[in-house]
Order: sequence, then C-alpha cells, then structure tokens
Amino acid sequence: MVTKQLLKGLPEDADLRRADSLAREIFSDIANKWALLIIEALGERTLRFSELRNEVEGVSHKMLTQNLRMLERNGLVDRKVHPTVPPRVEYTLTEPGRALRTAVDVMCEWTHQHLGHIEGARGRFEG
Amino acid sequence: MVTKQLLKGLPEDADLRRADSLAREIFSDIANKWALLIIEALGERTLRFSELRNEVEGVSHKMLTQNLRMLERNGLVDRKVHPTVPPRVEYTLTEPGRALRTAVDVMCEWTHQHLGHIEGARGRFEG
DNA sequence: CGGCATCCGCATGGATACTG
DNA sequence: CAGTATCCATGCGGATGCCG
Repeated sequence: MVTKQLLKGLPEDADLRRADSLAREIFSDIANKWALLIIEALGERTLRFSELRNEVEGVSHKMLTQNLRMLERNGLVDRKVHPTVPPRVEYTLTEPGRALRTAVDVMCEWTHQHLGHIEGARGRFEG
Repeated sequence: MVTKQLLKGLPEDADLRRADSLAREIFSDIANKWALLIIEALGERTLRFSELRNEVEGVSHKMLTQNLRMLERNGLVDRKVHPTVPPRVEYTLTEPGRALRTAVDVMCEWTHQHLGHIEGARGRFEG
C-alpha cells in the first residue's frame, strides 16, 4: 500500500504527521477538475494565458488565474513573463508537472473507454 | 492525443458532441477530492459505510453518502445491502472502478514522491 | 494581454435531527 | 447502522472594472 499515510492519516511521529498533512493539502489542490484539465491541456506544449483559456473549455478568467497560481506555487508549471507590450505570459509544465500528466492521461483515457459502461449503469440506476 | 474531444470540445457531428458532453460530465464527477479518496480507500477491499467513514479522513456523513451514490450511479462501485438489523451495507469497486484506481494510485504515488520538490517550490514562490 | 480587486448569487458542504 | 431531510454558513466561482 503506497499511500497508507495519505489515506489513514494516523502517523505516529511529528515528522510523518507533517508530511502527511502536506500530502493531503497537495492532493486536495490537484484533485480538482480545473487543475487536472489545465495540466492535460498544457501537455508538452508551452501556451499563453489566452491560448490556455481557449483550450480549457468553459474555464473562467478567474478560475484559470487562480489555478495557474496554485500550480506555479506547487512547482507544477513554469510561468515566463515577456516584458513586451502587450504583455505575453507563457506557461509550461515542469518535470514534476509532466510526471503528473501521465496520471491525468490515464484518467482521460479511462473516461473514454468506459463511456458505454457508464451510460448503461446510469440507465440501470433509474434516472 | 488521446483526449482531443474531451479537451477541445469541438466535435462536428451530433453523436460526437453527445459523447464528449458525457465525457466532460463524468470527468467532472470523478475529478474531485472525495471521489478519488473513496476509490483509493476501497482498493481491492469491501468496506461498510462506517468503515469507509473511518478510512477516508475528514469526510462528512453527507459527502460520503453523496459521493457513493454518484459512484454507484456511474457504475464504479457496487452497493450491497444486507437486510439485517442493524442494517449492513457494503461497498466494493466494480471492474471499471478498479481500473480507475490505478490512475488514482499514480496520483498518490506522485504526491509522495514530490513532497520535497513542492516544499522547495513553495519556499521559492514566497509564502 | 494578463492580473488583481470587488461584488454578490448560489451551490457546496457541515451540523443536526428523524426514520427504518 | 445507514439513509434522508432540513437548516444555514461560507466560500466558490462568475461578472465586471481598472491597472501595468
């Protein structure tokens, strides 16, 4: 069980407790719709703020900014500001960000592969 | 690009548009903290409601019920009611649920592997 | 263009209580 | 024990406006 501490949250000593609380915090940060969609949209590319806004269907200006700050703060994306006019800001996944992307890829793939099963399940569930 | 439609949302015909909208809906359902933690907690085991409540640190009665209903509706968990008194309700991941769990595992593993990097990034970000 | 602040409606989610 | 319903606070998230 890889994630014992993350899940059980009952570490015995102070260091473990700190690490686990940090892990929970990070997991809560990234386990949200917009963050995952942003990571997936970036992929291997470098995108500007406005390009990202187009790629991530339905995201608002505010949510995009907010999540990008969070991802930058956690070292998942790199933010490069070009001091031109008009301003040009580019976002790129860092190495850890790209590592996480493989997990997001799996989730997206899973979603597409199970569309049929889920539709069936919903029908059976009574909707 | 595995997830073109999920990400871009610009399908040309009606069927693709329907499938994509369904995919987005499902992705939004599962890309949330509690759903992912519940899936991870279940793993290969079968757990009762109250056991699950203990395993998933910090989840409220209401959130657990709500997310379990959602996961059941989408066919990710199987809900078995034993008509005893007191009642006994057991939850188990279905095959698709277990498939998704591998992705969640990767996310959890990623979190632990990058704790150090993230702490460093936060320091650099000024906090 | 990108970022930040403000306002504010509404859904989210906690607490509580009641049923089978 | 598990589920549902109700109440209620708060915080998420959209809209708008201004600034570098």
